[in-house]
Amino acid sequence: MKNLKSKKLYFQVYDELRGYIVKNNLRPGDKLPTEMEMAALLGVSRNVLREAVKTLEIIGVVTSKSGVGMIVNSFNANFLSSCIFLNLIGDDVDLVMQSQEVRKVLEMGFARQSFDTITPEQLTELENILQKMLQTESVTNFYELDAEFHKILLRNIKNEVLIAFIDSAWACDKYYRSKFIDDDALRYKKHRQIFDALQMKDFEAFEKALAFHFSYNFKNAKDYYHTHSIQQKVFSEDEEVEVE
Amino acid sequence: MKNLKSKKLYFQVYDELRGYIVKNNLRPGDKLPTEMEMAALLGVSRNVLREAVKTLEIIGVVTSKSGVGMIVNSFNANFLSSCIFLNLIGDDVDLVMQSQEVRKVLEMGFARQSFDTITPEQLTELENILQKMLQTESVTNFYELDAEFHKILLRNIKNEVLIAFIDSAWACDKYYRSKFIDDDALRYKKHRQIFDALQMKDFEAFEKALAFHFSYNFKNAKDYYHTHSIQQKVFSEDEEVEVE
DNA sequence: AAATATTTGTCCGTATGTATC
DNA sequence: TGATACATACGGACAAATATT
Repeated sequence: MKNLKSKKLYFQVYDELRGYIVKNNLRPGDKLPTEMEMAALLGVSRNVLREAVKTLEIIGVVTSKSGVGMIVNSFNANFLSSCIFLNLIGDDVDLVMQSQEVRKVLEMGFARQSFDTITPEQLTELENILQKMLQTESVTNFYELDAEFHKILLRNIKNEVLIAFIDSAWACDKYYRSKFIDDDALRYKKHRQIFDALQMKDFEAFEKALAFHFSYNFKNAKDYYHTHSIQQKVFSEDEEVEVE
Repeated sequence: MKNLKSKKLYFQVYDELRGYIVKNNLRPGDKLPTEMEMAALLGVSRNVLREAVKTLEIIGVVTSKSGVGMIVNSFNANFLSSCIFLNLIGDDVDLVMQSQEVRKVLEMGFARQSFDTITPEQLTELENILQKMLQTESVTNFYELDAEFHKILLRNIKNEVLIAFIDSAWACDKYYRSKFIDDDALRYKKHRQIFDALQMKDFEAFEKALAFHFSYNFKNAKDYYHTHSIQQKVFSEDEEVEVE
């Protein structure tokens, strides 16, 4: 007979806390019991409890304040993107292609709503981004502009889940795709086409431009990825803590 | 002047660890330094280090083993779904509708691939599920069958990101939608239509059936949700630890 | 096989900073 | 200005699991 218990304490506590939040239908702003109370209730040390509760905080479910307690947050998609990005570790370029595929389906599936909800002000924003795309020569800069462009397209749809998913897909791009896909001239052209279609209020052209935008060339991407992977065993030093 | 430092230690450490994994291009199976080493390197106590490292373990990035150390995992979509589910807390039924919308776009966007990759064996599986749908009277059972049905449709597409996203959307359904949407007879009919279209190898009918399947009636859902929310401040007792 | 070293798992105690009343 | 409640952070100690010799 297998030992069903074996599970580590902090895992159990994490599940308990999740269950507590769900079963009590806690809403944003509600408070969790104090660390001491929870530790006592669950019969574990404060250390173990903290390992579970700090996970909840880091993934964005709650926020803790010294002298106050733990407060449940409202929906926050930020973590999701960093989460999927980390989970992509080591599974090379296949997942980037997959996430691209998903992004394509999502953006095209919401094309109608995107097209219908765009405002004149946002068209101006898009045009500004196109201008900057022509000027910049930095790859990472181009990436930021690219992401901004697409987020504007989806902004008015008011679907936070969609935004969260798209962000996840972008997180992949940021670290992988930008290295080996498309030259800047082509990328600019693709976004220009999308903008033109929007400005002319031509939905079919908009759909077509979107489809073209997502037609990447993944040839040799895998080779590129493997030959350019690096090894450097250090903890980051570029992110010094600012004290004053 | 604002104090830029203020960020809590365990957040900083978490970021450092993330950075370490990414910058060193760690792959599945690779080991992290020991807790003591990492704590020393980062100049923090072992407790704080563990709060960060246990987060990585709970979200599925690494696995720890007593007497061995921390090992980097391969891609694992499991956490993503539980993560987004928890993040949905308290933002009532709007997000359920949004996630439904996203699921609809995804499943319909991949309808062609789904249709093309389905095998005769899977058709048999689908038929078995339909049979069970007729027999069961439990709501949660129906939910499981429903989820299984759709996962079979997407199984051969081989897109882990898609699966992860769909799972996230399902996680919402599990706790919310099943409470107030559709009667079982209608749900059965919808899935029957999808199955029939697949069996007749009629793609247009398949698309149409999928679209119909996703046409929910959200009227009064919000009212229902609010009147049925419960309050019961207890830690779960239904999940006793099995020891032997 | 057996003893030992290594590494994680769990707990305790204590001091400090911060928000609230 | 306290006084109190709470989270933050550190260090030490021992148990349990695993690897090594």
